Amino acid sequence: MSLARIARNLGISVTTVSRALGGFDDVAPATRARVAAEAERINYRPNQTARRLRHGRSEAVGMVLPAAPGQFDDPFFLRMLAAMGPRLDQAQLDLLVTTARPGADEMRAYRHLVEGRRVDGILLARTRRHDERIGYLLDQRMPFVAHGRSDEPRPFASLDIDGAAACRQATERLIGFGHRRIGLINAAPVYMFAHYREAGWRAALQAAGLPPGPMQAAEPTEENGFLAARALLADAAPPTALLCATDRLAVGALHALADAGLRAARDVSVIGYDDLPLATYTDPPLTTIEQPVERAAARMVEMLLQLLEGADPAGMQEVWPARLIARASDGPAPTMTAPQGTVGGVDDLKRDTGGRHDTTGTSRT
Amino acid sequence: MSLARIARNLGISVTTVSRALGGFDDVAPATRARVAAEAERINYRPNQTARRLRHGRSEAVGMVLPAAPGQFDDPFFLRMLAAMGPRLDQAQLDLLVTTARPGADEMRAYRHLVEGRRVDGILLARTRRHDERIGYLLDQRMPFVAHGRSDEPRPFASLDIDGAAACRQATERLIGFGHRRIGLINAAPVYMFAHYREAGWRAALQAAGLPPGPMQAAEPTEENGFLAARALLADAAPPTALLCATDRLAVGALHALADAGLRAARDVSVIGYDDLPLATYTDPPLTTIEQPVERAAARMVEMLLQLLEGADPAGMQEVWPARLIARASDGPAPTMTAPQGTVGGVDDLKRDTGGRHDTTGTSRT
DNA sequence: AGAGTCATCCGAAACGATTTGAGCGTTTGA
DNA sequence: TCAAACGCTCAAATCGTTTCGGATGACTCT
Repeated sequence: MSLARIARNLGISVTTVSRALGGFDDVAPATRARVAAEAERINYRPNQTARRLRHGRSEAVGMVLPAAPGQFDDPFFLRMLAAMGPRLDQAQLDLLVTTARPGADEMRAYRHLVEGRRVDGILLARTRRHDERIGYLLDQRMPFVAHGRSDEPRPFASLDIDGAAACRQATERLIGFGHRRIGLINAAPVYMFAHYREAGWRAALQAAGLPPGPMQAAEPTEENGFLAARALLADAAPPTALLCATDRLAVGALHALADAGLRAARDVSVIGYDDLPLATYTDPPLTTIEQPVERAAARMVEMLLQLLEGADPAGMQEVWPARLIARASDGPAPTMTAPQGTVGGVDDLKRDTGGRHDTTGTSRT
Repeated sequence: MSLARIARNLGISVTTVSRALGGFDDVAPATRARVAAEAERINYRPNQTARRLRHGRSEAVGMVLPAAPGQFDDPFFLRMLAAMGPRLDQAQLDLLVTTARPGADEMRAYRHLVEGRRVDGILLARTRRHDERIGYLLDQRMPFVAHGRSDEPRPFASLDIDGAAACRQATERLIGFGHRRIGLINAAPVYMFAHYREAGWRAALQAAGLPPGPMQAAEPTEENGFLAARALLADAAPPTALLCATDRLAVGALHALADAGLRAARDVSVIGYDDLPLATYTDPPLTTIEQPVERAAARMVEMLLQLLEGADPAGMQEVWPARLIARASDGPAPTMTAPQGTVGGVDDLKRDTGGRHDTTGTSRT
């Protein structure tokens, strides 16, 4: 009871109050002013629920976070949420967050959002090669924007970071350093991002005429990185370089090296992916690949807003480049004196060897 | 148009349909069955918005994530979200997530939730000593449960982990190791958790008759841990042990040690707080304090549900213990041969020196 | 003067579910 | 036999907002 309250207090109709507040031009300036004053006085806030019912829209978008081991605590999702917030706010959209374990649980969460008409659109993170969620949302004609591509033949709005190119570049860098046996520690290959990262790695190896190196795949946790690295290093002819599909895997891998008495960079090169804040603080600082997560998230919201205004998802696919950040966890292959720099992509990579702070510091001795 | 649709298809009134579906006992079994069948047939889902309008409730709870540097990417919040999900789901409550930078932005976010009647209750994370949000929510009579205590004199529902006791125990452990200069790398002291952790540290020092050691405080990032540790170590009589208010600070501190040519545990002991998955993979593995984040989050939801049913928050304050996990980043103070074990709390601490995996692994040589 | 414009305003009907109070046969109890 | 109770059903009001289609009176034009 609120528009009605203003109307009663002022002795005019709800219609007029509504139109005055709504900025319609068939309201006398004097009336509009009185309404505005009274609304201010009683601290009027339109009832969102009523407005939603009337409009048949929920004025909210949803996101389902995967609560799987190695994922639910991935800062990636929180960065996305934080980056999407302001723009959603501005568009007056609420953000509904659900967590669900991939699988049955997850589809239930999506159905809940869609069939309960709880949201007008959905932001979908971490696509999978065959992604049931995407098919479902398309079937239901629910507007959505995916972070990542998928095998779905119908077009859908998506924004992806070019992990294939990034991993190809990273692998070429390692090849340029003289490495010939380059292992991949990958995330589970059902995830599209893992698939692309693997593809980039394979492409670089193949282009250089090298056999596909050994690979291990698991949920991207430190522990799995450790185990995978240990397994790879146990080989008779172990890799001299490890490309890791995430920084968390790389951290585990670095640790496996230390455990085996090997030094990263000197004995085995390691490259990660994500550029976590932590990556500067590993030992040695991790060469890794940085993704513009925040900008991507903001853009996804923008795309979703367009869809909500009726835009056609047909043309809405974007792929953005990632950036390799050279630090100190990789370097020339052992037994070689210097990189040849002829194979690809190395010469133009600036190397950031040291200073992780701009303050000049002298170590205590 | 949906209850109406069933009613029309069956030639009965909406009232009866509603009551049949609602499980009222004044509906003939036959009618109920016909309604149920028809509802099933047309895949009926009640319109949440309409129900909300009618009930005057929003059937949703809100959480505002702090999007501050060093916080927005804190896995802590994601763990909480993931843990709260299932119970909220079960209670048919949606979770609205907003992100806001602490400050003006943040209060705007809360006002948005409260005054737009967007949520029935709020989950409040990371309380501050003087917390404007808490005063506001109390004033507005909006049910909420806080993670953490605050200086607010009026009672409110809260669940906190006993950081003071945990830090006191950790400090006592260091004292037991023979350390006499124990520095604290704290989070910003406006946060209640930082205040308590500092209090525990101070209490232990005082109880042992030691002067309050040096302290540095900043937003809890790796970088700030690095800088703080460097600053503390630059002292003429630098601390031989560093207690860190978070693991991320501890990671930075470990790095500052390495940079200064010092070895953690042997030269300077370091203890963290949080038990991030990463903590097992620092070098050396980090002695730290583990909090039951998931259980706490679940309990917070439980408390909020009680509040929503009209419970009085007066008696709803809980403080849970944390647990020290001894790994390898701390040890006897240099120049001492062995810990005396007389000062407190050390003898009963089991020491977990090594194996971070249950699989037995042989290092490659 | 009569018709047409214009500036303002308002009644009523949505949106979809819930709930109140009542209606209407039939059965039971006094 | 009359009234109360019971079993089942429904019309209508309600939640708060938006919007369609007038309505009213003042003013302008011919």
